[in-house]
Amino acid sequence: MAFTIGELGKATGTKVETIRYYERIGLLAKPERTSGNYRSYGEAELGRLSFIRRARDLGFPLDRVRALLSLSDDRTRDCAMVDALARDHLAEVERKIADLTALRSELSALLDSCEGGRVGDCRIIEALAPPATSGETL
Amino acid sequence: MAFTIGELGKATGTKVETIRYYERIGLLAKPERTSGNYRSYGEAELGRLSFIRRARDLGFPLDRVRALLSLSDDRTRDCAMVDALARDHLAEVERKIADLTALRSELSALLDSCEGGRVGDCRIIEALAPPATSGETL
DNA sequence: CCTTGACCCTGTAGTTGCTACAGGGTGCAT
DNA sequence: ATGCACCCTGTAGCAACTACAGGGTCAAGG
Repeated sequence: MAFTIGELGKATGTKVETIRYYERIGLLAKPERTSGNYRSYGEAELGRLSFIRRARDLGFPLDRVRALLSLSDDRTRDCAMVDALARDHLAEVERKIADLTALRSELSALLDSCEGGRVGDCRIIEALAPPATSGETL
Repeated sequence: MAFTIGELGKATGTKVETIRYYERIGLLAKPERTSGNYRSYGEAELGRLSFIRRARDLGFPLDRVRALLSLSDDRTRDCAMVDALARDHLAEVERKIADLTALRSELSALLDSCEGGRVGDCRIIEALAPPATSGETL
């Protein structure tokens, strides 16, 4: 019923150093210690860490994970704030997708324009180079 | 014909601190100095910094920018390596888009499932919580 | 001439979310 | 008793900047 930090890590797919890091920044409470000063975890910590990992996998930054955790701790509260956090996060994800999609077009246009040859004639380098005001660095 | 660091920054959309940072890590050469120890830049530096910014805007990490710069310096070299760098980068961008798209589905499924009410009944919190082995943290 | 304000200088520390040591202690099996 | 895997603390490193603190410089206005 009690885990070592390594077991907890294995159970949640988290590195030992990361668990200690979460403890250091106050995302996980300081656990009990064994006589040999080893951290000792129970089911509650397993649950909390799983929650954190799942939220991180969904791309929530740690401060939002923290907010979600504290919201989830008060189960009588209105769920609207949870919804808002997730909605904000979704909006950010969508913005990133849009940015990356634009990027992809630019990059593949760049790649399509490359026809081999020397760097001196390379369209990619040329596209990166400045808008050519006058005298260039040859 | 000579810029201060602030003018160079304005011309390329780069913060002054960032320019100094690029210099510190060797991405930009140490420029001339005025009698008052101010950095003094010319067209060549403007070109180089524009190149860097453009590559950064396209999402190339600094070490790839460095590689692109050194490739572009030898204009007689075969352009294949430039192509390969860009191709690798495109592959990464595509991977990120795929990841984020999967994330978006998960998040919007989560949001769709939320029907308001209390946190205790919140589907979002529930979805984040652990797979429920046995005794839960109520 | 002197002051004000915008700019510049160096150097260091903070950001995010970990990860990787170094240098030691513990626990269990052989 | 001696390995070996695991645990401990504390610190430093990664990307790519950003933000001070505590100064110096320069052009303009009074």
